[in-house]
Amino acid sequence: MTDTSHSAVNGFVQHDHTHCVSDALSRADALCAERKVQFTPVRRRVLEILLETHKALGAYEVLERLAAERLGSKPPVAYRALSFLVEQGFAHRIEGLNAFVACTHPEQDHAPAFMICRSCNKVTEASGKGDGSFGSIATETGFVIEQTVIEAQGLCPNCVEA
Amino acid sequence: MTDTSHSAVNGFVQHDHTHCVSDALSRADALCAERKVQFTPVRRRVLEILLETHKALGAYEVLERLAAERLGSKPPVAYRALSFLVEQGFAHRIEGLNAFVACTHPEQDHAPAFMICRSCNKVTEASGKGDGSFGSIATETGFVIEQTVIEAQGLCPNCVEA
DNA sequence: AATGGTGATGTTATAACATAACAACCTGAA
DNA sequence: TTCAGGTTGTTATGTTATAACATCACCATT
Repeated sequence: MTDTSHSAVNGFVQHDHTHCVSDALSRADALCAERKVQFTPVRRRVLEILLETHKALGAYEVLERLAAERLGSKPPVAYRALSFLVEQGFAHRIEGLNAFVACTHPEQDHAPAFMICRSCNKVTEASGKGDGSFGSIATETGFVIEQTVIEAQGLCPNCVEA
Repeated sequence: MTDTSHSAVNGFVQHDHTHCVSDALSRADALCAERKVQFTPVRRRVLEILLETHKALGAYEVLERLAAERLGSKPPVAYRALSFLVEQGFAHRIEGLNAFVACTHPEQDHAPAFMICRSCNKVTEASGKGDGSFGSIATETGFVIEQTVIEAQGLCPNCVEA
């Protein structure tokens, strides 16, 4: 699970994963500084944990790893760090799995769409135009969209073969 | 919460709600007969409960009402009926709320999209083309979509005013 | 009528996910 | 120093969901 070619963005797409992780962390560093919020050890480590796999991890899975490293052992520790990351746009919650993934382009404010492989559990974020699905219908009916959840489950290219 | 004009389809759109409920129930009756599955009292009643409001109800809310009517009091009773309804396409699970709504057009196989009002909790199902958001990107990457979750949260026309 | 299969329901227990509430701590400003 | 704000530690509990097994009702066959 440690691929080291480089091409595209995330998930089940081949990419230089080491850079992917360290880049994301430094971008988060920068954004936190800019926003004057604290990127504490727990928060940083949780983001790193999410980045290590491109899988969706449940809060309790994250917590297990934190506990192993003595960074916290009670649910609120994990949930607090995860909420922080989600608030800052460094991670997203996957509703369909009650789980979380690192965001692959945290700088832009985005309405993300996800493709979730039910076999290997990896998640790819399709950037951009999440609410394309709603734009017209929402304005027709007068519904004011505040947030969208757009998730596809299925099989990723790698798992389709197998 | 008992409107009796008639026009469109569901949710926060005005419609003849009495017919809406009874129609949906008879269509479910018919479909169950056709499919040779049992539309038992609990299942029927749960669908009716969902139809009564266009709100998303949690399993335990449904269960409360069942219990009040001596139709069952333990979680599995509600969850089983709800799974049945979802399998048959008579209801949908709203991932963003851990809750369930009656489906407004159960005959067609559909990839539904929902607009969920965070104020009044009503849900409108935008029929049809759910996976529009994914079609191209999924085929480009070779991801095989099996199911989509498309949900917008926000304010419905009625609640925007208030 | 007895038998046995199938699908539905009843029930117990527990798993998995999530948060309220309060205490302790740390850091930086007044 | 003292205070305020934000973060973390901890307890306890709330909420959502399912596994596993017992029972029942119905129908078909013997």
